[in-house]
Amino acid sequence: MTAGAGPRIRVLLADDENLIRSALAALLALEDDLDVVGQAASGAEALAMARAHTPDVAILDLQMPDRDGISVAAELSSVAPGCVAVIVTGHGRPGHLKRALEAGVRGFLPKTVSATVLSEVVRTVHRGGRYVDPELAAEAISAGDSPLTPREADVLELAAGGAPVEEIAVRAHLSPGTVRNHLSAAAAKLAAPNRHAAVDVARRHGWI
Amino acid sequence: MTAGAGPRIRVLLADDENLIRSALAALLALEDDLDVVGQAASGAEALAMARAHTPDVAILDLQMPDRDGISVAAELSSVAPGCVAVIVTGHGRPGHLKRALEAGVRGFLPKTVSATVLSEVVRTVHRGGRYVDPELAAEAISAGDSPLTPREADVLELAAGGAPVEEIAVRAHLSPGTVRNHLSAAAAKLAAPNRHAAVDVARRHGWI
DNA sequence: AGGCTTCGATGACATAGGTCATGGGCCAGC
DNA sequence: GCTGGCCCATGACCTATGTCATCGAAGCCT
Repeated sequence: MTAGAGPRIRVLLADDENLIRSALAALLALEDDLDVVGQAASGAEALAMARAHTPDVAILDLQMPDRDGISVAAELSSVAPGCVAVIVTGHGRPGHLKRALEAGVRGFLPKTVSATVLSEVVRTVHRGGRYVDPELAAEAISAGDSPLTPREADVLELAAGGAPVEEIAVRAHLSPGTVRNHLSAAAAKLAAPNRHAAVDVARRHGWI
Repeated sequence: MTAGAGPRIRVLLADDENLIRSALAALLALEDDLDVVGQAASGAEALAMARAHTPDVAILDLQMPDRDGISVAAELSSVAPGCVAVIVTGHGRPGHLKRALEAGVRGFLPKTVSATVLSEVVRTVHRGGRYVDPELAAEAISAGDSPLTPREADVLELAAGGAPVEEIAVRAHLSPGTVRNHLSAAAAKLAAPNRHAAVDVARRHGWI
């Protein structure tokens, strides 16, 4: 369960919620084969810490103020070669999991898991293994890929705030008619009665 | 900073995210004047634990799967007299703070605070004091009360999922015309160009 | 009682939004 | 080099939505 023969695993923790991050740090510090070598409250800070401390494993929150954990993970290999990423998240959307795996993330788990799981996952990915929360994996498989074309996703995202078609058209450099077509197509694919409900559906799946 | 003369403060922890909850429990257990006597993963469970363990202080997450922490806090005094509530939350919306204080909550803080603050707040409220995160308090004051009438808030909430007016009318037992009027009034009060943007604004302020 | 506000409702009107048919340009796979 | 899919655009058509004026009922304050 605990120590191995080798040196201790160097862990970097990134989460914008101080309370959570320091609590997690305290928890991981209790494991005698883990060493929390750095903490960060934002994505940029996480990359800086990774460069400075060359951790073995980076635990990244999915949502941080400046950028999401997945984009941080994607850059991680270039600033700290050999460092593997684990993403933790409050609400795990299927689409996020897919994007995370494409970015080379080696572990993905929701915050609902028990504390012992986290330290086990850290050891697993450090050994070269992978770990994805089974429930999330099942959801991702059943949900499948996004049915939206790239432009449809773009336009739908711009529609998220309730903006009128005119504004979306300007911001996407498209004609209003085209915007309406894309929106209409997206809503149809998502089985939504209108674009606002479509935004909801797409958000739930992590497609936007 | 730490122990007093009296017995240790009995703390109940409620948060649906196991990882966070157990990390927090570990952290609080390090304080020698605090005793974590129970943990709960839902609102209902929290009330049951409160009844069983009669804690001095209950730390409640604002968002839990079955019900929000505020409604739990409101019931708390009837199942565990003498137990005071502290709410912790990821995103603190002004409206939530107001509702929380009305429900008799004695502490309210975002998860971005440092870990030492939490244990200090537990001691403060146990002594009979109150603690509200200063930043959140400032926001709440500047944001002020909801400008929406009760019906407007009802209707706006039903509009949240992108449902058409017809459906809202049925679910609110109103005529479609009235729904549109309420929606129109709400959007005007919130300085939103349409109801969907209005939903966004109201959500951000915690008014729905 | 009279005045005030809120709620609920109706009808009318202008505009925004959803749907469909159609067409041209572009690029990848066969 | 043909074909099919995606992207972008237009125009027409109908429906949903936002806005306004107006009205009646209920509740509240003085």
